[in-house]
Amino acid sequence: MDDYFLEQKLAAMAAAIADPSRARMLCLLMDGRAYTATELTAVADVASSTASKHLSRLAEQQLVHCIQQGRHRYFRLANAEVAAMLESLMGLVVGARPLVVSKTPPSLRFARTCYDHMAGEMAVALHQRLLAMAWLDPSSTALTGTGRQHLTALGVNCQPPDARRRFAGTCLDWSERQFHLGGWLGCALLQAFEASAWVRRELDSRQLQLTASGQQALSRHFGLALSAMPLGLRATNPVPNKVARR
Amino acid sequence: MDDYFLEQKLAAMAAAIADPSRARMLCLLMDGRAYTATELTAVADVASSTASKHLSRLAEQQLVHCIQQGRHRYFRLANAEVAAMLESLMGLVVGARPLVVSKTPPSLRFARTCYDHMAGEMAVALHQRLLAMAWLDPSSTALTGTGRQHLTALGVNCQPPDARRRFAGTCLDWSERQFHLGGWLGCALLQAFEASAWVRRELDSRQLQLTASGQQALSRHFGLALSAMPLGLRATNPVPNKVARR
DNA sequence: TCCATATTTCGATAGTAAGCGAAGCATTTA
DNA sequence: TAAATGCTTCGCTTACTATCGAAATATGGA
Repeated sequence: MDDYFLEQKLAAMAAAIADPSRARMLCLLMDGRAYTATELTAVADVASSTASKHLSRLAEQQLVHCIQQGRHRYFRLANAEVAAMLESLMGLVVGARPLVVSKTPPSLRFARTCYDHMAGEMAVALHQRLLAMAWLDPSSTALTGTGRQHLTALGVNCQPPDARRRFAGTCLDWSERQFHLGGWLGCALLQAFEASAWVRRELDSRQLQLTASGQQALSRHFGLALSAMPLGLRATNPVPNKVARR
Repeated sequence: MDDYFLEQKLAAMAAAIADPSRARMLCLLMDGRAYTATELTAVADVASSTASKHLSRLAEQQLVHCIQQGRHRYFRLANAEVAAMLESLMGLVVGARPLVVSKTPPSLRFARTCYDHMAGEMAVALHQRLLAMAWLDPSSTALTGTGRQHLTALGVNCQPPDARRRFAGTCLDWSERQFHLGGWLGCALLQAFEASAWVRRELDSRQLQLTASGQQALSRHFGLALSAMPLGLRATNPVPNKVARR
């Protein structure tokens, strides 16, 4: 009659996140990419049998989806809503002590991925410029004519293949406490930035590297003067998706 | 060096929600009101000693705040971000099976509180009318001149006392999967609706009753033809804040 | 001052679940 | 077909924590 069962399920969902090993897996998956069970086993730093149990529990709660490819099983976050929920949880964790200077590593604060789009200082600044230059509608839900024209010229795909996903929209940035661009357009923007080698994804984290050409492009096309983070702190690893044990 | 501690804290935060008793307490608190430890003990249906421990754990994670008043200790959600996070968690729980007809009780789906503003079918419809009549800016972040004028006439306080809180904004409705009005304006709207006796808050739940005069007002002022939910299913309880044991 | 009520602290118990290693099944490579 | 790799299932141990009742502490009213 009342929402008794809802409460039970709320607890079950939270419990699925509440284990340190699973939380570590989820944090890795926040970058929107798919990882094999072995890779997730490595970040969690547990036996493969234990990791397997954890993964089935996450899948059971529909927090992750699994696709089998040969003898590998690839796991990824189930959808953007899960990522958004995790971000908002993270926001509370970080926001718990607003007096103290953020413990977030500067490199992550500067630029990182949030599921499939960009987040951090750079993404927030970019969003503000898009609004200021009137490339983006004030509601952040649609492009203006000029915006569409300019972004297309920069290699951003402004034609979503299907209408299932929201075209654009804001997403609250937990490190900056301001909005950055999400939705389909946010995803297309990250893809274009990567394709032009303006940013490079770090392999084992959500960190994004702003390249030298990226720095130039931001200045020329968006009037943004941001200095790239010091490179080479973490060597670019040629081994595909190798995840370091802690 | 990396966000190891963040992950630990994410797990700790989730663990605070993950217990069925605490989840029940949090669901009750979602209506934005403050409840005494005894009342929360009743919904959780545990010994007072157990409830006390639960409450200190919630407070420790800054999910709730406590104010002491005489021999009573009143607990409420720490802030709107906590409420938003819980809503997004709920959304996942409900959204997990989009094929099946929602298990949410019809009365809750029709009208309820979401922290301090209205949610449900009615709130979604109201939000759409506010946009259609151009009382609200398309971005849902500001009132238009006409909107301010009309709403003020209806007793809505359109002058926020301080600028700390976002003036207006959308909030995703988990039962309707559409947006309703949140922010300071959403709060003021609910207050005005209550003051005019257009809606009445149910004591023991997040449920909102649309009154007969409320139904008329919606039709006259907003052009909305919504029928009120059958009254009297749950007798209006004269005992202040009495919470039923399950 | 004394008693009733509200809430927390303490000590003990029991259920849950995270952990490991060994064994099993499935798929790819040799 | 045999060997190697990826992953899961099973059985067992251990650690944590939700729970209760009893006792302690604090507050308000008589």
